[in-house]
Parts: sequence; structure tokens; C-alpha cells
Amino acid sequence: MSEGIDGEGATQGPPRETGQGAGWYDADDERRFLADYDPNAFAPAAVTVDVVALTIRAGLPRVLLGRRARQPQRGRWALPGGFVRARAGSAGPADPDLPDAALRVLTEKTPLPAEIHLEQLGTYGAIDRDPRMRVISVAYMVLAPDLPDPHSGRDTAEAAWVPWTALGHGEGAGTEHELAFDHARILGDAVERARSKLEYTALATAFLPPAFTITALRGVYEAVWGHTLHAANFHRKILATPGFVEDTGELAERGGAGGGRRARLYRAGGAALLHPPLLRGSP
Amino acid sequence: MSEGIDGEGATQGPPRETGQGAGWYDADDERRFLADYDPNAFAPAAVTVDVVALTIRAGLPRVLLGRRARQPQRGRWALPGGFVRARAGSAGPADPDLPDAALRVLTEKTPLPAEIHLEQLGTYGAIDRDPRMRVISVAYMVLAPDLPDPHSGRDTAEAAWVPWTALGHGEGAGTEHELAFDHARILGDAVERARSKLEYTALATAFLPPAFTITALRGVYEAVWGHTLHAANFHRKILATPGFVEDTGELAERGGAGGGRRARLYRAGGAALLHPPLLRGSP
DNA sequence: TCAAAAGTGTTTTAATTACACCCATGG
DNA sequence: CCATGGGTGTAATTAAAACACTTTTGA
Repeated sequence: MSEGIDGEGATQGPPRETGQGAGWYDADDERRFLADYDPNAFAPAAVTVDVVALTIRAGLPRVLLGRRARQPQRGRWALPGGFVRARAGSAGPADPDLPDAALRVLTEKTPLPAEIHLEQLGTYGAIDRDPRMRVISVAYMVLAPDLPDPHSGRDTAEAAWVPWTALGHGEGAGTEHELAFDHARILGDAVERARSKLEYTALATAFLPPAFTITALRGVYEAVWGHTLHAANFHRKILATPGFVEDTGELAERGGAGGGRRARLYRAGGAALLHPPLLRGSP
Repeated sequence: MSEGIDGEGATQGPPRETGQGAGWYDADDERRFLADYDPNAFAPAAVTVDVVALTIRAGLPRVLLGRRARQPQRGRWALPGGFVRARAGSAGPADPDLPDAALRVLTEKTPLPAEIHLEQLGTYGAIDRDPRMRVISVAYMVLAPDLPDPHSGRDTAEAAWVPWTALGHGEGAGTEHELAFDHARILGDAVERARSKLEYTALATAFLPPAFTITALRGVYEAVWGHTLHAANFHRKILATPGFVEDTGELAERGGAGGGRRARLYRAGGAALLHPPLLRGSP
């Protein structure tokens, strides 16, 4: 990990030769080295996590945002985020790994269900992305079913599930919904990732409750991709894809608002990847 | 970016209210805030980059590794890596962005051609991944054509393009080629990413020189995927995929070793994504 | 002239699409 | 009993896989 094979600052003092020349791995020598090591001899950097939590509510794809109550970028909408706890301190225990940090900052905003899809999106570290200092931010994407309204949290004036279509990924400068820092870019990357992963993975079920209808599943695709799909062919294709969904044997409560047959309920199947994939370019 | 909307340590002192209540964005207030800001009030973390540079040489897929000349993990093979330069200092100027840091540590090992594919793989930050301290490492993947032998560099006893099949991604514990830290996991993630991206992107050409034959392109797929492909159908499919390759009008120097027709030379086309994709499951 | 590699034709098979139609339910 | 949404049948289209075959070159 870490400094790998080279890297300035990666070693302290001259190399400790132990008579083996080119140097094969020696566990005793390593133990002596670590006993002498000073962890504060390195140039520090601030590391944060930002979470793009996506859901679908009322047919619209939405992202969890909070309006910043403090400087910098006070008043702007921003992704939930926070510093990674590198070690235990007054604020609490250390985050064992980066996903723990992501879930920690997210649960400050909203309760989470037992099953949640969390994946790393990417890391953003441009030198000018935060006006205060060099900050390197690891972004995560969360896909969740429709959740209760969020609470605002300590540094947030308000928090809400905002339709991402209102944000104009990357553009939207000067609008009411302009995002703080480079969060518009991070959101744009998350949306593109989600759109693309619906094609070749079974991820769409992460947006739904444990039991759902094929029509609800189609609603996920239509909301995320932004266009309608052929209902009959979609239905058949889902059922023909091994492991995508499993029949629960139950039926949904009622048909559509103005009548209609009651739909069968399915649960997510075991498959992670779809063979064959669903392609986006279909009507 | 950075601390997003919440995050402990994200603010210093009480919020500065300016009489606007819920707080809309105010550029003047932000300017005053930044003038007072102390960048050293944060818990630091070490941030590094590690680079998985992949190529194909003599029909084998290979990764650039160096043998560590210093503790910790002295004698083990490791990925090229180094600390991100958060700000300018005695070691040199700051890295403007993370990809700059990745290219910097890579050019310490090998000269690079003009065109190079660099993409971020992911960030690794488990609390125990480095025995010295909490280190968060941003991993990059580079795909390169066959390059000259690498130079060893300051902290490296030797450097080489090692066939990744000899490394057993993630396993290989106790073998001569066991990797340092969590580099086996990072390499495994890179290999899986490369295998998967060959399916639906035109990335295979990144492993080849500017002009190449369809057979050489097939060799890339066969090396990375680890099985042979049907030559005739592969040929046709490549040419049928719009924008994958363009005919140069030239022919390769000679046919195969023991005779054979001279192959046409192609260059990479403009397309980034393949429609339709090439699927891995084909003989 | 023979073997090796490049490249084309053609048949078989499977997946996708489009459109027609039946089923179940609420008003 | 009819509008609405769920669900199935089936033919037309298109892409993939398998296999046979021609072309070009080096030894």
C-alpha cells in the first residue's frame, strides 16, 4: 500500500542493510524498523468522504443534499460528507475503513435500511477544489429505496431528497440549486455510473423494497435512464435473465389507480451481473 | 468537496451568522471566513498514489513492479507509488491533481509514450493496511504498449515487467512473488477492471503501438482474458464495430514466422465505447 | 509446393423487436 | 361492462457462432 516502492519521504534515514544485498523479505528486520518509526514525519493531507445517496421517490430520481449552514460555501447545497477519522480521538473511534466513514456521515442525515448498496465512486483531489486547504475526498455512491425525510444535522440548515434532474449535472451554475465545491461533478459521475450499472448488473433492485413488481422495477429504469421502456418486452426480458428476480408467490395489494390486474411480487435474485445485459438504447 | 455538509472538524468556532437565518450563499461572508482560516487545525492523514501499470510483452500480460529496498516490507515486490505532494516543499512543486502524482511516480520507473491511458482504480484506506500509520492510497491503472525495461529508482532494488499470471491475484501468499502491503488486492482489482473494460470499450488499443494488425489486437484480448478467441469471427466483429479501428492502407512487414499472408495495419478509431460489446464468454 | 496466417462466405442458432391479444381488477 | 394495467404468443429482424473455404506469403 501507501508509498509503494519509491516515493519521497517514504523512508527515514539510510536503508538498513542487513547483509543480504538486493534485499529479500526479512520479518525480524521489519519488526525492528517499525519499533523505531515516527508516524508524524510525513506531510499531512486532509481526507474526507462525500456520499452521493440516490433514491427514487414519486417517480423521480433524487439525491440526498443538505444546505450548508457554515462557511465556506454557506447556503449552497452539498453532498453529505465529513472527515475520515484516521485514528481514535475526542470525536470518537477511528473509522476502520473508508466505507465505515461513508456510512457514518450518511447516518447523520438519514436512517438506513438493513440492506444498502454502497460502492466507491472515485477520489477527487484537485489542488483548488477547497478554498481552505488541500483536501482529498473519497466519494461513495449509495443506492437506497425510498426513505423517510432526512434530518438536517449539525452543520446543515436543511436536508432533502432533491430530484437530480433539477440540478443539471455539471452545469446549473448560477441557479438556485448550484452545488458547493465540485459536488456537481461528483454527482454527475455518480449519475453516469448508476445509469451504466443498470445495464449490466442487477443493481436496480437496490432502489426497491424487499418485494416489488416488475412494473416497479421498470419504473426504476425509466426514472434513471429518463425515458420509457416497452413494458411487455421488459417484463419478459427480466424473467428470462437468470437470477435477476425470484417469484415470491404473492400478489401486490391492488392493480393501478383506475383498475387493472394485480401484479406478481418478486424479490431480488442472487445474480450480480446480468447475462445478457439490458441495453439503454431500447424504446 | 471535502467535508461536505456536516463532518466534525469541518468548522472552526461557532457559526458566523450574518443575519440571514437559514443562510443563502454570500460571497463576501465567505471571503472574510477564508482570510481567518487556519489549515493546520485538522487531523492529518498520509495520502499516497499507487500505480498498476499493465502491458503485454511476449504474449504475456505484465505489471510493472519494483522490489522494495527499504523497510517496511523490504524485499517484497510492490507497485510503483509515492506520497501525494499536497503543497510545494523541498521535494518539489505540489501535484496539481491526483493523476499528476500518479504520472510522476510512474515516470521515476519508466519512460512513457505520448499517448497513455490512465484511469483511477479506487482508494484503499483500511486502518491496518500499512504497519506504520494510517495511509490512504489512491490507486491508478495505466495501460501501455510494450515499453523498455524499467530502471530501479531510489528505493527499489530491481524493477521489472512481471507476468501477472505468476502472481496469483490475492493468493500467492508465501511464494517468491508475494506482493507488499495490500498490493495483491489492488492488482487483482486492476486486472478485473482491465478484463471487463476490454468488453465494452476500445481500450485494447492502449496496449498496442500506433499501427497494429487485427491479430495483434486479438492477442491483447487473448492475453488479458487468458483464453483463445475465434480468429475469423473476431476479425469480422472488430471491423463491424463502428469507430473501433481505422484502416491505415499499409500492410505489416511480413506474415508470420513460418510464412503467411501480410496483415493490414490499423490505427485506433475515435470510439471510446463499443456498440455492440465484445463478450468474454466466446471461444 | 506446402504450411501458416489473413481474410471472406454461408449456414445455423439465438436474441431482440414489434405488434396483437388475453387476463384480472376497480369503478 | 369498460377502461386500465398485468402478462403471454408469435412472427420479423438482427446479431452471434460455427465451419468451410480462398488468398497471400515464407521457407
